[in-house]
Amino acid sequence: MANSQHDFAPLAALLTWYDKSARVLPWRARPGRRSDPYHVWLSEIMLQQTTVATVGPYFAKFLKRWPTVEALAAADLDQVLANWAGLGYYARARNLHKCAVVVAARGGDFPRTETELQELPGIGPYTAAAIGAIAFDLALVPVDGNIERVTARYLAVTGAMPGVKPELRDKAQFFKSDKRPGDVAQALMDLGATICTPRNPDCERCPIHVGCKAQSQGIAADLPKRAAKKPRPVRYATMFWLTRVDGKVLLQKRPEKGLLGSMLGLPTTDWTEEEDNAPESCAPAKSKWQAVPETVGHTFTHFHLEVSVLTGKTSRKEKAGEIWLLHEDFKNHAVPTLFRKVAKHVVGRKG
DNA sequence: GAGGCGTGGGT
DNA sequence: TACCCAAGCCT
Repeated sequence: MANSQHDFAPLAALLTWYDKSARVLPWRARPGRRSDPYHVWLSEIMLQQTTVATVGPYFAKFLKRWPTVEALAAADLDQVLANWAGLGYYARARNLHKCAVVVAARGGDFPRTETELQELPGIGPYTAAAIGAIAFDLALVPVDGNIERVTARYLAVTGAMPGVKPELRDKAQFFKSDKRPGDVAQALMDLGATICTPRNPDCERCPIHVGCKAQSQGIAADLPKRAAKKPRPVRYATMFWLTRVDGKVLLQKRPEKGLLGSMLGLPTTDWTEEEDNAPESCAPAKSKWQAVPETVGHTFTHFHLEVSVLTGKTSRKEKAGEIWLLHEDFKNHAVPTLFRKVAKHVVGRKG
């Protein structure tokens, strides 16, 4: 459905609004200009399920350290993971590095078609369309959560998420534009982030509220409908804070894939639905283990974890594959937030 | 195709 | 406080 074949007014209104009100973001070119594809790609990967405010410092740090995709490709994966630590969804960082290697091998140029972009690691339907539209001005509509919401409201699509996603992906083609497709995409995202928000949409300030079916029906705030949320199960773990005389703490490299994959972690029992009453059988060393008062809570996407901690000392020699770090040095390594939180709990308690 | 996969900010 | 949920991808 080309925009020339239907109502063009909302696209024109959107672009006029964007020219005046576009958010200034570190990875974004001014309206009417294209951004560096490397910047677009890096930001889009970081922005997957992650807020603009959170991404800002990470984007700056990565760009300073690795100014080009070739530089990123040449980096050690562990360095990439260390700099990604805290951002979450660590498969993104592993795929980021993989993708950089592929792109560097083809001369540092990102492919310029939607299909080829989507073949790269970590790039799915949304990100391929986003890079295509924003970096290369391809007439594509990257359908993210913002554009799903704007589409559901503008066209009054009343089905419930996530089942309605395919319909929204189709109907979002309403916003396909041969003219400035990248700016149209970014305008829709700004609109979704600042005006057409999930709760309390500010329809009076919306540049396309004329023509918005949900607004005219008074149901904008109720769309898109969401299925009832599932309860989040609780799991329990005991972690071991083992220190040497030099003050360094034992960390272990986690399995390559899965939860917190390829990152560093404290030695831990399995994370189970019942509290473990004999955790010391999982301890990384013999020691006079002492329980730290209070547990540490940490919520993941699909469960909540309550962590008990045992502290112990050892004088044993370093084993192969072990990583011993001072707590102050955690920030320079690939230590996820969960373990930093546990560490702070232990150290803060000692004073 | 449904579920695994993090975290911090907003309300 | 306790939710909600954010520029999704992969299996």
